[in-house]
Amino acid sequence: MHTDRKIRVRFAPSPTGALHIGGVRTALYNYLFAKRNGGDMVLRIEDTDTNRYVPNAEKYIIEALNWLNIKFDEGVSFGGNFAPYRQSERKEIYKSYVNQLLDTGKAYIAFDSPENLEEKHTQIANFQYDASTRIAMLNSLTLSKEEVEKRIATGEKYVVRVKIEPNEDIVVNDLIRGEVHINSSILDDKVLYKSFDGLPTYHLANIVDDHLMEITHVIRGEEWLPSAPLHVLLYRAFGWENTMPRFAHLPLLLKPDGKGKLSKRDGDRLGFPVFPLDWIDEKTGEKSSGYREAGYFPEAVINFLALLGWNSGTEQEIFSMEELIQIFSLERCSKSGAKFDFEKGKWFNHKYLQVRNSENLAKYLIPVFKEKNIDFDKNKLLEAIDAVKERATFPKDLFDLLLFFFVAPQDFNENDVKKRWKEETSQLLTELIPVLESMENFDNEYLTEETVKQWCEQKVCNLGSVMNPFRLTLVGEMKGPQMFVVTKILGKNETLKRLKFALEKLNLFKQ
RNA sequence: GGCGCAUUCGUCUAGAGGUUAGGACGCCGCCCUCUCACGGCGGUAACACGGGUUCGAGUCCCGUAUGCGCUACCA
Repeated sequence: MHTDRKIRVRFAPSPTGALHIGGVRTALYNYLFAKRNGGDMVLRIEDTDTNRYVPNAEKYIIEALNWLNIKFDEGVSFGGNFAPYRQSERKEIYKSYVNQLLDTGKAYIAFDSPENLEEKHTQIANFQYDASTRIAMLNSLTLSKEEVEKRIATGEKYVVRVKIEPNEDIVVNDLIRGEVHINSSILDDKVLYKSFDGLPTYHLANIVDDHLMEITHVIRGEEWLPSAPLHVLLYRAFGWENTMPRFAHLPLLLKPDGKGKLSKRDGDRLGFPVFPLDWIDEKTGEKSSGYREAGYFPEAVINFLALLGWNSGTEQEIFSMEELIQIFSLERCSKSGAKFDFEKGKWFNHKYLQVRNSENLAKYLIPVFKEKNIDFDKNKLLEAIDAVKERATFPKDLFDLLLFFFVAPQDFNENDVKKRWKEETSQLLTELIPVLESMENFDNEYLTEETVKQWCEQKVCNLGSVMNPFRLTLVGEMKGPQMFVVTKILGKNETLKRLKFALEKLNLFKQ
């Protein structure tokens, strides 16, 4: 019907707090879909809820998506031909469209106070403001024209409600779920325009903006599926049905344990972030941690999120953003909610850490070294990172893994000493000293290894009986990279110094 | 309560009538090995249930159950 139109999608968050990771995924899928199809991605801020508005939220949303490399073609802070993109700045636009609905009899004015409605709800089970009940309410359908005008003239508050015609079959054609049918009688006459702040509700603003901004595809969370029929009706009421966007309702992101959709409380309860960036609630002072600060790489978060509700149909699991753009499709989105498994998230981060070079990873470490006043040689640091990074999931893991290169062990792991420091150990290691001293340097780890191994063979001792305690003297415990990579990075002087120190200390200890 | 959506290993998922139901994370074991890791190999473990349709159903239909979502002058 509208294949000739340029693909345009929007990500339309409400600035009510930090952007939830589920929202990030919605943004991602919109982005991937748009880029896959050569379309545009619009950022629209839906700030029609004045009560829940949080000032810093908009900034947070923009910063978070920027960190994740999800880019917009237009919208708040990006410019574009359909400005303004902030709904609070579009009041007059909505007003004229509400009037259009009023003029054509698709909507009506209602004076019923919130208290009055509350009373109805308590009096009548399952009360709903609709075709069957509106005749008994205070609205422009039941009141005379003069009465309505009089009430408005005296400043009485009123809302505008959509007039839903009962008993109509409404079909929502969803790109992920197929046809969803519902009968209009179960819909209520939703408020389109609020009485107190001169702003429309989501439903009205959404339809008007998507139409005006020429949005072709609405990709949003499944929680919107129940109101999609209302939206279809609104497009119809405006006479915009032939350019109505296609809908795709994404499955929800669920709590890792228990049930229900992932909420912001789950993060700190279960020890992993549910927000892209750290967030401090200004009202309560409550801090929630973010993926960035927790040490996740944006590409790992993207990869992880992409696979939560979508898959390529192949066995490939590692995808760059570019690859995702090439291969993404709504048809391959799943229909059921996905539980959030952060163990898999860690695995992705581990994978992405491995392909980062040491120079890049050093950026995370250098501030820590400086803060802790630890001397380091940049080149040695880079070598050390390469030597230990396969053990790390997060950049911060690297610090503990390579600290021994820069700070000589003063103590030795008791269990390891017990297990590896045998009767003959000090004798052996003492004899190893001149062997090492005879070498010019340790720059060639294969040569060092060969030298030690040959000496060992001559002594007819088993290699482990030398290597294990030797490791203990240099590292302080039984972990770390290949021994002769360690000696290479440490250098000859430092190696011998540590060896001698340990011999002294451990012999005392043993006595 | 009403309406809607969903249901394959613990988790993410492949599967579009005929498969020993595949992969990944996690877990376990083995190999590699100077330690810890990495890596390699292997193992563990699933079609919610009941009816149909069909020669044949994880795949199609109906029902039940369960879960989730929505049911605000919030989005």
